[in-house]
Amino acid sequence: MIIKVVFPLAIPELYSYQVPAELQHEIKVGIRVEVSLRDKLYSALVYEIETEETAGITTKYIISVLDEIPIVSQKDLILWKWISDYYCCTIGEVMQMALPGGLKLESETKVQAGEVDYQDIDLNDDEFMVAEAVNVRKEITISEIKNILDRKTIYPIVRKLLEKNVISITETLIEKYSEKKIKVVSFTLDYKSEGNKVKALDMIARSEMQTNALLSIISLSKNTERVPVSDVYEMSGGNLSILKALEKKGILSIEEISTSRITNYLLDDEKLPPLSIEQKQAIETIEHAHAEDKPVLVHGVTGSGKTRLYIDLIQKCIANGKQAVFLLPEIALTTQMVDRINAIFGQDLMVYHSKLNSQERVEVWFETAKGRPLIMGARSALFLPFKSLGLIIVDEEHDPSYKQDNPAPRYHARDCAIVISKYHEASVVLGSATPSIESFENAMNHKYQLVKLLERYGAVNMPQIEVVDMAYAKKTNRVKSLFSLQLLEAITQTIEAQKQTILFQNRRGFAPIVQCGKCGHTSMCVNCDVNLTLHRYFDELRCHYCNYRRKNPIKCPECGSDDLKEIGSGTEKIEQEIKMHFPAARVARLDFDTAKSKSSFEKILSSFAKREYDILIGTQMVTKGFDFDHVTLVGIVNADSLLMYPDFRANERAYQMMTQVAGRAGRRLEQGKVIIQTHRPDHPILTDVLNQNYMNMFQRETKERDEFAYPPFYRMIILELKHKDAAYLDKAADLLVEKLKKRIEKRVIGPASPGINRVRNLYIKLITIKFEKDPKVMRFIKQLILHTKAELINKDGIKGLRINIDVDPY
DNA sequence: AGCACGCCGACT
DNA sequence: GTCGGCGTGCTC
Repeated sequence: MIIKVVFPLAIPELYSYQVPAELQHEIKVGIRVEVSLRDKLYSALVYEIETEETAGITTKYIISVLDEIPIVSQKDLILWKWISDYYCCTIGEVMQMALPGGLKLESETKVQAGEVDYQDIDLNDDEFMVAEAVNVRKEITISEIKNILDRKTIYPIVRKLLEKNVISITETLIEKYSEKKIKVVSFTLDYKSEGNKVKALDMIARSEMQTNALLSIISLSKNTERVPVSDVYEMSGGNLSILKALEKKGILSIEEISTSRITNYLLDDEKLPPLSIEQKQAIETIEHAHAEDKPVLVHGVTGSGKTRLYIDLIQKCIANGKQAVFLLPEIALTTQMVDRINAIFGQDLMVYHSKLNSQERVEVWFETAKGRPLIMGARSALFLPFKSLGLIIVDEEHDPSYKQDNPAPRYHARDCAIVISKYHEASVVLGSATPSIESFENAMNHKYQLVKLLERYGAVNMPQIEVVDMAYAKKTNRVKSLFSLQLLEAITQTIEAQKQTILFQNRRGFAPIVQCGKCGHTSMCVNCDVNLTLHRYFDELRCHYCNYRRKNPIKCPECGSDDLKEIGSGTEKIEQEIKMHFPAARVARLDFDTAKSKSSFEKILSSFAKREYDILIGTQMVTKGFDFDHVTLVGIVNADSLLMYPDFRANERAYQMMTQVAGRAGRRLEQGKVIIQTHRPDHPILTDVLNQNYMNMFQRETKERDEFAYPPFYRMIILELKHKDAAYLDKAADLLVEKLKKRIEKRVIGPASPGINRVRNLYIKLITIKFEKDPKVMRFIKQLILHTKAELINKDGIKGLRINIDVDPY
């Protein structure tokens, strides 16, 4: 028996192994097997079972079988294959993305003493150091040897010691996942009755500590028989020795049990508001569409109660005995939305996002396979092993974070959701206040069912939006540094009314450029083609692409002048200026630098929600679906930076971002105000935002994209080429374009240098391929790309070139 | 990914 | 001269 397996490594192909006769009956597709590859051991996933050997390859035998039951179903493997074909990546890369780290095992090399005593033989200094360390410690790892020798290459030394029989090495595959155990106490049989519990209390009356502990246990054991000892400690302040004393007296028994790492919150009694008439109609339309296997796009303005719809649909899905998955952009997963869903679904819900550790992920994986009804998660939650999936919700479907860009697979979760729904015969609901052009076009041409929610919940008025022409304001002397008087006055009024303000600035740090006033020198990153951003808070210049950082120089490194000018402004500068204008106001800043950890992020948001701050200054982070009841003013400090991206999606993005931020203003009873500062007040996107006219934006954008052959009317694949040598890269890129053009002439555009043409010391060139929406053409072009890529490397001798294929770039 | 092999600059 | 760093190729 020959099996083809997928490795948890970045290797391109499936590899074949033989299965010894005694293991053959245990082999199934989707289980993991232990195999050796180049003297290391790995857990590889069985992908295919074959009977015939592949010619020209001597296969090894597998070592053992790791699972009884498949951890990935046949159906999911077909999906993996689809992803790998569609997004031009390997099955291994799909597995790397889909499978939690805890299920991907790799052996560690352990070094022990060999048969020859290291003191009896001639060894050089390095060899002696290693041999002695092994002798003292009995067993050491390769990385420990690297530390001992403080060197990178140690294998030659290890090999010599092995040859001399001074050491021996073993490879063992260690299971990364283990069940979490906790100690629990329960009453012994004799003391289960209330009466005997009282007797027990009498018996130990002399010991205050024991009495306290026992009273706690009595109270805690009302709901469960087994009480975690940690709960007892917390309640009574006791410790294990006290419980041991009670165990000795025969009152309690202490045992270890396995427990789940999945945190669950209790249901909240908060009543779910009834569906409005508009919502009821929406549900009807959705169910009708789902009966016809049609995905639904819910276009609901902020505050229209999309979530209320989702809840209803999830409840019905669960009642049908099916699972639901609810996708959100990563950043929205840490907050209100999760709490709200949790309050309703309690134990039925699990959350899956990047902050979980690998053990927790493994548990969510297996719980999903067991059929837990609801999973909320970021894009990768889509690849959990659903037992029976009935509903996929993609909230904020326009959000660019649904598209993974690095590493491969560069998949779009919204698009994959549609495909996955077909495999599972599940329904799909996409929701957004500002749908992507793609999805809305699909709704217009009836591939999706469109559902509109136009009423703001509780009849709240839409915010009033004002656009401030900064050029004109400057002329009329109505600008103070970065702010128009209009904005400053609005902030004053908001503070006076004891309401809150959000200021949006899509750039972090203090200033994006520091320039010498004398010689014009600017500080560039040493690894990338970008200016270093000044971060006053850290007193550093930082690169936002490679994380390079350097102390903020006092003098120009070029000419020594101390006339250094800070050009442009980021969130830090806004913060500083606002503090100057409003010294009494309480100001918080929310950006990548202040919200690095999940806890600091949540802390800032919850403090702001509790009105511990008057003004919140932030980057895009403040746009993602948080509801604050007391925010009545939103200021977009510089809309120009949003309007000038050189990307065909720039207008769409700008519209989405501004509308999303604007939506933060005025929840519940208050009418909100939004002030947008710009030098381009006539920009059509601003007019659309001002009039809250999505349709107008959509029609103008689609017209333009149709005319210039962009998605959603044409398809796009971008090839990103990287090389450390700029001239070599140019040559390789030209060659690749030439080869592609021979077959698909006019569809190839480029090579072009991106705005930032070097990142992490690699130069970058882009080749864009645009082509008609035809599956046959797409298949042909993908094959051509893969074939040409291989040719470039194998036949034309192009070395060190990295080519990333990005299908449907976003 | 990780390791072997092979080619080049810094020290004995 | 050699050691150690790094680029390149291969792994059933």
